[in-house]
Amino acid sequence: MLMQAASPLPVSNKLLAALSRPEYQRLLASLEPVTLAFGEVLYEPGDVVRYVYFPNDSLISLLTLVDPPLALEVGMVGHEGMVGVSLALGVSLSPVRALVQGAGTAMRMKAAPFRKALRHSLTLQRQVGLYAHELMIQIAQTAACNRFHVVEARLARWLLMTRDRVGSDHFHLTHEFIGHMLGVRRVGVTHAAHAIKQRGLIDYSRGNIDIIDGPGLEASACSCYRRAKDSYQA
Amino acid sequence: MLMQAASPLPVSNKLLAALSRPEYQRLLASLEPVTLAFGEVLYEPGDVVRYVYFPNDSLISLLTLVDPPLALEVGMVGHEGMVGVSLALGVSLSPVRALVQGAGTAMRMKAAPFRKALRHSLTLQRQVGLYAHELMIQIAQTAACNRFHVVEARLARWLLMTRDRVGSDHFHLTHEFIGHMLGVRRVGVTHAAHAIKQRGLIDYSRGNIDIIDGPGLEASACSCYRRAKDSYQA
DNA sequence: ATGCTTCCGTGCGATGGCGTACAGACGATC
DNA sequence: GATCGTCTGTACGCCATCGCACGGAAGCAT
Repeated sequence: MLMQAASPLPVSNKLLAALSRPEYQRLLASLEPVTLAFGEVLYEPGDVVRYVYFPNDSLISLLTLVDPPLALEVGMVGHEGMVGVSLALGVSLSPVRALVQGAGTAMRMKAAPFRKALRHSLTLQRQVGLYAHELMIQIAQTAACNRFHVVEARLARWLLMTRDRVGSDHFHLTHEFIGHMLGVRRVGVTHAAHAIKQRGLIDYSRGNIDIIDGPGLEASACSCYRRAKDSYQA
Repeated sequence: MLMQAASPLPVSNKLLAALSRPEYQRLLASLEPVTLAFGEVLYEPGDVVRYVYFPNDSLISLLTLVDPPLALEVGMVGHEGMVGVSLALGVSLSPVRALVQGAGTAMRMKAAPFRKALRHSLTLQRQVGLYAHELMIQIAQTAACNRFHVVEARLARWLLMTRDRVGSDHFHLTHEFIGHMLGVRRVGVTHAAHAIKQRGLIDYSRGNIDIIDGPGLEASACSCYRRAKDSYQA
């Protein structure tokens, strides 16, 4: 497992990884590695989608805005997906806010070459289509989850989804931030988190979150997590 | 505005209507008119999508199932769209239950010819892509709406959306049914509906619903309605 | 007319989450 | 090592919705 010469940037994005060698080579010319900082907004609703992003180890939240200050996370994109699917569906304006929730790297590509690439690579077309479908399911699932499940279960689910995408049991996020994602008050998160902490499933302090007992946390999460995970891994 | 000889079935589906004459002619061979009865289930989650449907005056609800008895409407499809977008994205299994909420007619097409048609008609490809995007927004909006708005506002929104799709101020739906769509108890619907009725915005009895004061109802609905409508009409 | 079924109205206690407000606790900074 | 800003804990009253349960009313059928 020793990498002799580390590649300049490890491209672990699954959509890109699914491409054949020559297809990938052709794309490479228009792909540009970028590092994304926490809190960065890739686009706001209504913005022209100038770039699409293929996250490697970064994590991006997709938020719908409601009565504008209010927002709700409807999707989470890690290395299994991409940001900017709208483009592939023929729309050049973003319907959501795309917010960097986990700092890291991604490959990005301007809109025009992306569209062109789509026309020329059936594999890419197929992958993006599948991912768009995936995302749709995720959004629908979120809708139902928000309607039926209590904060504690939703929080557990959310933490697990985050873990799966950043690939680590440790990450930095405050209750305040999580509250915005889940569409609940900070205090609501504090309560739920506290309860989960008591049971020894997680630990945290000043934004540093550790998942101690993954399986236990899964048990606390709503069924939505397993459903989402199954398709996530497929 | 006198139709001399009524066409055998008025095809008012917008996706089909957007096709050029020759494109439409080519499709016609595989298109089959069907009438859909209230309560009919076109598919359950996990079912193979055998047909896609292009509603004319029928209305179909898309539901996500949660802890299986529980369901929640995430999308509503009328003559502005189609049922079975998944196919266009390369997935042959339905992620949702598709339930006929308003009886009427639709054109349907088997999966295989639909896929073939997609490959051959850029216009169809484009239209379906746009609609998939539309649907995604609708689902996201629903998610946020369910999270932030009270039943009364959601009910108002839902009635208006139904009206827009059936193209009439009158339709037949019980509180019980609406409750299932909105993910609330029947009693919750009764309360909200009663309040709206008191204000003279709607009337109803034994499932027969009339919208009396459309604009007034819009004022009672959450902002989600206007947002959805704007894109619906585009 | 009588009865049955479907649909709607109402009541009541329980509860999860909201808004707000304030206090403690940990880290960084100087 | 005192200060300040950020993050987390706790408290209190309020309200929307829940679950359950039962009464009434409108239509359908015999």
